[in-house]
Amino acid sequence: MSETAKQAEAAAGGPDPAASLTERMLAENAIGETWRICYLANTFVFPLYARLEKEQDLLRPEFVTMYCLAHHEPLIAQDIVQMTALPKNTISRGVKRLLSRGLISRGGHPEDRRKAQLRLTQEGRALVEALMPDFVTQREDLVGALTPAERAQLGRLLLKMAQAVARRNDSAGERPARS
Amino acid sequence: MSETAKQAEAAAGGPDPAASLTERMLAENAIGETWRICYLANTFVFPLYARLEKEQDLLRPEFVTMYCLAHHEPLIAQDIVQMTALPKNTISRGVKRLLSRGLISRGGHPEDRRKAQLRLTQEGRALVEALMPDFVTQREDLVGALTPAERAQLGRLLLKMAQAVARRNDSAGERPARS
DNA sequence: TGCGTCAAGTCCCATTTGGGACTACTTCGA
DNA sequence: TCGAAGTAGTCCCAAATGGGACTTGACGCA
Repeated sequence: MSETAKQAEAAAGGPDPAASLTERMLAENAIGETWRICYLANTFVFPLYARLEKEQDLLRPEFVTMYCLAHHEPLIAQDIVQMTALPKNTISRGVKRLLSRGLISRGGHPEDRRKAQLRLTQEGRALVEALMPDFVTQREDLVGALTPAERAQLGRLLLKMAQAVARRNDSAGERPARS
Repeated sequence: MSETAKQAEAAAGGPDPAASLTERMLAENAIGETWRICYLANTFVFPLYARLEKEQDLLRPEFVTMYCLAHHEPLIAQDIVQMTALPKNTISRGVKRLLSRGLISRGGHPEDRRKAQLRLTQEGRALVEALMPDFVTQREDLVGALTPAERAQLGRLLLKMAQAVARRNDSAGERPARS
């Protein structure tokens, strides 16, 4: 077991014989953070996307593209690739479908004709905004077990970690992966 | 922007105009933890599995199955489904392939003939152990940006969150999702 | 100006993936 | 003791996914 897991366990009052296998797996683990992050992604994020797909016919690459555009406009596809760490063909496909549905628009780039500037349309923006409350609710559900101070702390630590990774990836040679 | 993001940003010294789009996206976000968790999963976990697949011809469901078994034996497939939050047909497929490669063994269950008890074989155990150093290195890379105290704190918070989710899922009606 | 290298984006294809139907078995209740 | 409902696990199939090749355009350099 890792040091971190030991500490976490100690903080929780030692191993709990009544804990389910799932909980014990989460606790006793040499790759603790990694396993927990995956578990949270699997239990939280994927079902959310599954619902989005069923109810809005919006796939993950499509949603994240719109979501990125809701934060910054215009963007080129490559920006979204970096922001999401999804493969570029996946983003390309998503962009194409969003265009065909009229949720985003594509325009030329003034300085580089390879690039295409993407923007949300009115409909696109309206859709993102309509979807947000749901996501925010999910997020609150996710951090529901934590006190406000803990939430702030967790957010800070995740941000620090993610930004360290981002700095490395954005500068060094990219190698985006799936999902 | 969420409260947490605001706090995180404040802690980091306010918005950084020189930050890349990726970093700003990570920071300014109404669903902060969710986005960061996904980003970390995409940048960290998936490339790791991609390598595993290329170098060991071991897919994710297969690895997690072995990894679970390395922590607790015997397990039935359903245990692994709960521990990983992966769909049961995905685990079933993984189990089948691991059996065919002789990395795990399957035996009957003394009390319920629907269940099959899974165990690592010698080869399976050797493989997991050979793989671990790599995973541990990756994990250290992941938390490399944090101080030891922060790592402990992060581990604790992730564990608390994940176990809260696990408690809910293990007891309530399951609905496992992908990956 | 012409050439080699590199980046943006698209397309094709093989593969993994998960939903859902199905079988086999157990358990609960009448 | 019988039937209904539920669970473990498997199978089939359609769909999403990502690797890699490719096209088009930019850029450095001779």
